[in-house]
Amino acid sequence: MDDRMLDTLNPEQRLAVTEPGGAALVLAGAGSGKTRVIAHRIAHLLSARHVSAHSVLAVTFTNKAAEEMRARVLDLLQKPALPFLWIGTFHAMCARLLRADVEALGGPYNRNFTILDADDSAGLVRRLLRDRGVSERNIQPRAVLSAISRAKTEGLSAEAFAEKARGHFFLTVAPVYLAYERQLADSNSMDFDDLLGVALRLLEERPEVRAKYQHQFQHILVDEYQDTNRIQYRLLRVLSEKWGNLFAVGDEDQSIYRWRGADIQNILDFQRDFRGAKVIKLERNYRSTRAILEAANHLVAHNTRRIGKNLWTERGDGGAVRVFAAPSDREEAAYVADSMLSLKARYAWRQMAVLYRTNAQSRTFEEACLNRRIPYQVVGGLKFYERKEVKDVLAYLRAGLNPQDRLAVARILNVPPRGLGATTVEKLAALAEERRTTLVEAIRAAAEEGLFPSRTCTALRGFLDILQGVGKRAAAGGPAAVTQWVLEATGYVAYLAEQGESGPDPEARIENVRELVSAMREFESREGGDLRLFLERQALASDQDELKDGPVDAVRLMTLHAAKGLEFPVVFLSGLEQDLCPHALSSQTEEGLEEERRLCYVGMTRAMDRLTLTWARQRYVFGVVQDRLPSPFLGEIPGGRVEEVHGVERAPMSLLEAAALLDAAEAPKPAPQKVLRVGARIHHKKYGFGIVLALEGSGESQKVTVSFNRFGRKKLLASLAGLDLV
DNA sequence: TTTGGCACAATTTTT
DNA sequence: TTGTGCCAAA
Ligand SMILES: Nc1ncnc2c1ncn2[C@@H]1O[C@H](COP(=O)(O)OP(=O)(O)OP(=O)(O)O)[C@@H](O)[C@H]1O
Repeated sequence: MDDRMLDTLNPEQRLAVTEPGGAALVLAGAGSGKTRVIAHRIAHLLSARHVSAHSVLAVTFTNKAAEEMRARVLDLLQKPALPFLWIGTFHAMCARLLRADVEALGGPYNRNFTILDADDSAGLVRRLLRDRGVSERNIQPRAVLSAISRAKTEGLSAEAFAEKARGHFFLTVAPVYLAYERQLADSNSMDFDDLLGVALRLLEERPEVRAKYQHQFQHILVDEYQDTNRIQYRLLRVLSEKWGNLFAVGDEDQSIYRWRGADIQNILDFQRDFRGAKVIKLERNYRSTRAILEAANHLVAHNTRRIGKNLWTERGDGGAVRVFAAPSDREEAAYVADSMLSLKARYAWRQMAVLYRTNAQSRTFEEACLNRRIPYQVVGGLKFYERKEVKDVLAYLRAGLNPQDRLAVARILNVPPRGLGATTVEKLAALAEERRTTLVEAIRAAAEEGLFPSRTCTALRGFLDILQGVGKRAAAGGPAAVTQWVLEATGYVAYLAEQGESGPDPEARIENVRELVSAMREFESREGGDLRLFLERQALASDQDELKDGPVDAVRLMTLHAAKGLEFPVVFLSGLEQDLCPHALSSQTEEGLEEERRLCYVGMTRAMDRLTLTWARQRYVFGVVQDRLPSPFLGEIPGGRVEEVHGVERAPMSLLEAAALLDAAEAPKPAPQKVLRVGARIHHKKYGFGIVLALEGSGESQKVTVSFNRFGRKKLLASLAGLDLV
């Protein structure tokens, strides 16, 4: 059984998989089977070496990769489940460890701690800046947040940071960082960086906890080691100390998260960091055709900070990498979509992917797909759990479970509105401060002591009842039932419905709340009814597609970052323009530029059979046309490996495909010009030319909002204004 | 306190 | 082009 498993590996891979122990680094290029080696090694350890699943920790980069890894191992071992095997991201692993053992630190956290998402953190920083009278104009909350995050990954506490701080920016950040930390501690909450940092502190400071995990993890395996940060490195160090069995795989050419604190030095220094570490190289690429591989290799060879490697393939040439220069971004998308339509004869939708540098680029491609009825799925981007309505509902659950969670309480205190406005909230916050207690305690005190007008006190009591109800019901029922109750008790759905006028599309928002409930049901059927666990999963979940059921046959649209670790037979790498890829904000420094080049390399090496690089001579940015230049990266790929193309990619057309084309041709064309619609150009007697921005109502009472070229925005009654369509 | 309107500013990448 | 925050009016 084990032998058969090893048969599907080449000699170098087999060496890695069966490596007896100690520290080892598999350093290898794209598509050389690193991830495969990890999966096989886990299976090998469990079967041939009789290691208990409980003793193995495998770290992946995303939750999705973790799931896939688990599935692969199960498949290799022909097992239905391996519940004790730890596979997950660093963050998930730390969250799990902290849930079990944070209290050993003796405060300030308890096991019900909340995990803050980026949105919560940003909101808090914004508020703290405002409290200090710092305008967002001068200092961007985002910059503050990333300074704090950077400090945390360097292991710099707020106090240490404040001591070291020099210069206007850092001197502004320092007190905010201090206040931020205090707030989180008081709220029994951790941000993403804290998960790692506090876990590390726990392991370093509590010998009994350290001993427990050091003893448990006889084997630690890490995928994508090139994108680990300093804290993660230290975690691995501590955890692997007893057994010394640390098995890492990575590719320095695919390090693309420096902006998030990843330190490429980790992989470059592996041998120095872990004495006696063995380095294993894999040089055969199993993924891409030769043309694709060589084009990518040539590109990344322009980087200087790399170890360098040979990478070869036995696959055929496979035709040159195509480069398409489109007149505009719309035509770029049209070209890509038409090509996919014609490639459908040979590939399933799901085998094709469109990659881009920024999320904003997805839109044009979505429209192009929509027009042609190409099923597509945007991976990442706008996350389901980040929607306002979803976050509101979750905040009730968070607050019910962790009453110290001040951010959650503050978020929902007056949502839906119950007459507790800004002044009341401020007074409550002051009261909490004065009595050195939590916000919820302050609310309770205020209600009991009648510190506010009676109407306000009644509202406060009502609010407390709901939080209590959540706490009580969470113990008995599953997340879905608790949520259902919250919705009823708060009238939240009705509130959304009323929001009709101002809020965008109330129905979609109500639908999102429903989807949340069904996601919970689904969770319950898989993992049981633990609300705490659900909230943790949700906080760490990245893409929304974890919600959706099963793989659908749809074209994938995603950023280059999101494409890491994946592979597709057909890849379109779009927007290869100067200042976009490489992005203007990263091209300033040589290091930044090299990372952009790696990003491009990652994108190219996702392709198995066909790779097309596209760029547009003109692109809409904020609705304004901009002239664009091709990316310098295009010039770094040798001419022999690329070919300029002009027409749509053709594959032999099947009857089915011809039908699809015809169908698409008949598909919804833009509405006829002569109808008053959003985007229509109009002329007004007095105001001259303008563009319709919005329409409300219909018939006689229809109102039109128009942006006039010379008079700005006006709202008019369509029936009286005498508008001419032009 | 709430609502709606309006100006304005923003886009890198994400656990 | 979208979203957000601020301000004025009810
Ligand atoms: N020995 C092998 N025989 C057949 N196919 C292989 C072998 N090794 C790897 N492959 C295939 O090559 C492809 C790439 O493997 P894998 O994703 O593990 O590579 P990787 O090194 O992790 O890639 P990347 O770093 O680019 O994400 C997969 O489709 C895998 O099945």
